Amino acid sequence: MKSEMTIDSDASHLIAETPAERRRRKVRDAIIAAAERVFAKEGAEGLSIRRLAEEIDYSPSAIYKYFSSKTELLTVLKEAFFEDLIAEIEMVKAREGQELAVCVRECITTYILTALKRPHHYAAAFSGTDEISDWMTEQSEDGTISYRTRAFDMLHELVTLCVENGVFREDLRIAAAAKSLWASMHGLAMLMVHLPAFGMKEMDDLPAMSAREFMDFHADLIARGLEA
Amino acid sequence: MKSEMTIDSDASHLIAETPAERRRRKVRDAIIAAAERVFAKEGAEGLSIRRLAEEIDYSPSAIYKYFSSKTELLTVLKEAFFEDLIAEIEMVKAREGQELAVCVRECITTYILTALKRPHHYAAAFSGTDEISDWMTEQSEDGTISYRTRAFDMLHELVTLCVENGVFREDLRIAAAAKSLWASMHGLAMLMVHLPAFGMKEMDDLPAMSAREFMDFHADLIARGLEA
DNA sequence: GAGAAAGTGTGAACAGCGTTCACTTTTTGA
DNA sequence: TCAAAAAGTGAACGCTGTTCACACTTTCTC
Repeated sequence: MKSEMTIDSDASHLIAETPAERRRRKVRDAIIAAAERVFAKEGAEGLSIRRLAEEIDYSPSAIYKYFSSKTELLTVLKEAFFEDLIAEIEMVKAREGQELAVCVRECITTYILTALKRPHHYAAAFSGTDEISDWMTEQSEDGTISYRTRAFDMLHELVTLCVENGVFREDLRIAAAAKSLWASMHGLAMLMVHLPAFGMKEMDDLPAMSAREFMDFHADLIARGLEA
Repeated sequence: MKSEMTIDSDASHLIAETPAERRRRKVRDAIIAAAERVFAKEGAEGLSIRRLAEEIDYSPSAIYKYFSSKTELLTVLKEAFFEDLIAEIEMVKAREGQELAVCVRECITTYILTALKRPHHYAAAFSGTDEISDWMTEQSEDGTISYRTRAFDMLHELVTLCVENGVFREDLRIAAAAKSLWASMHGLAMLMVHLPAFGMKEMDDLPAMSAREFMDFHADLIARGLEA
C-alpha cells in the first residue's frame, strides 16, 4: 500500500482534496504502481494495457480514462525514474568536504549504477520514438521542463564548478564538455544495460575487473580527458 | 536493381549455382532489399511482415520460407550494417603515413558518423532484446563470431597498438580501455541518433559548434583520457 | 429532494501485428 | 512419366493499442 508514495502524481494539492479527487488519484496511482512493477521486471514488451487492467482488476478501456495512451503512461514512468536519477546525483554533488575531482568521478559512477538499478527504465528513457527536434528548449506548454533538460543542467553546473575551481582545463567549452561527459556516461550505462556481462570478461592475463572496478576505471578515463 | 549487390546473402558459392538456388537467392535478396529500404526510412516499428510482403508482391507467409522469424530477418540487417561499420573503421586504421594519435581520433568520429548514416540500424543493433549472457565468447555453433565481438577485437587491436607505440599510457589495462573507449563512442552515437539536435544548441555565448565540430571535440576528450 | 450533468467503468469491436498450418501449385530429379 | 520436394497461398489464432456506444454512479443545481 505504500506504493501510493512512490510516485506522487499531483504534488500541488496544498488545497484540500475532495473525495472524488482522492478516489481518482488512488486509482491512477494503482495503475502507475502496477505498471512500475511489471515494467521493472519485464520492460516495455511485457507491459500491455490488457495485462495492466487485469492486474488492477479493471477493464482495459478504464485505463484510458486516466492516461490518453500507453505512451503517456510510459512517459510518467520515465519521468519518475529520471527524477530519481537526478536526485541521486544531486546528493553526491551536495556531499560536503570532498575533493571536486573525486566528486566528479563519483557522480559518473552513481549515474551508471542508478541506471543499472532499473535497466528497463533507463533504456526506455532513451530508446523511445520521442522524436524531439530541440531537446534543449524542450518545454511543455505548461512550463514543465523535460527531465533530459534538467539532467543536462545539472551536468552543466558541475562542469562550470570544476572549471572555476581549476579542476578542469580553463579553456574548456563548458556546454560541449557537459554533453561529452554525458555521452560517455550514457554509453557505458547503455552497454551494461543490455549486455549485462559487458563489465566483466577481460581478455588480458591480468585478474579480471569487477563491474564496479570497471566503472571506476571508465569514470577516471572520462575525468582525465577533462582535467587540467 | 543494384540492390542485389548491397547484401550478398551467400558468399560461399564458388561452386556453380543451380537455377533453383539462383531463383531462391533472388527472392531472398529482394526481401532483404525491401526490408533494408523500409527499415532505413522508418525503423523497426514501420517494418511489418505484411508490409514487406506487399512490397515484394508475395504473401506474408511466403517470407517465412526464407526467414524463420522477423527477428532473424532483423539480425541479418544488423549484421550487414555492422559489417559496414567495421569495414569503415578498418579503412581509417589502414591509412598509411598518419600519426597514431590522429588515427585514433578519426576512428572515433568515423564510428559515430557511420552510426548516424543509418540511425535506425545502429539503434536496433544495440536495443534488441538479445539477452546474451557472455557477449565476448558469443559465438554461434557454426563458428561465426558475432559482429559485436569483431568490433571489439578491432578496438582492442587499436588500443594495443597505441600502447606499444607510446601514444597511450603504458600502464593502461588494454581490454578495459578498449571497452571504455567503445562506451564513450557508443554514448555519443546513441544520443545523437535519437536526439538529432544533440550535437547543436550550445548555451554558451560562444558561437555554436557544428555537429561535426562537436564530434571532434568529443573524440579529443576521449583520446586525452587515454594518452600518455 | 428531484433532475440534469458530469464522471467512471464496461464489453464489444476495429485494425494491426507475428506466426502457423493445411492446402495447392510449381519445379526438380530419377 | 511420376513421385518427391520446394514454393507460395489464404485463412485462422492469439496477441496488441485504441475507440465507442452504453450503463451506472456521483456530483451539482434548482
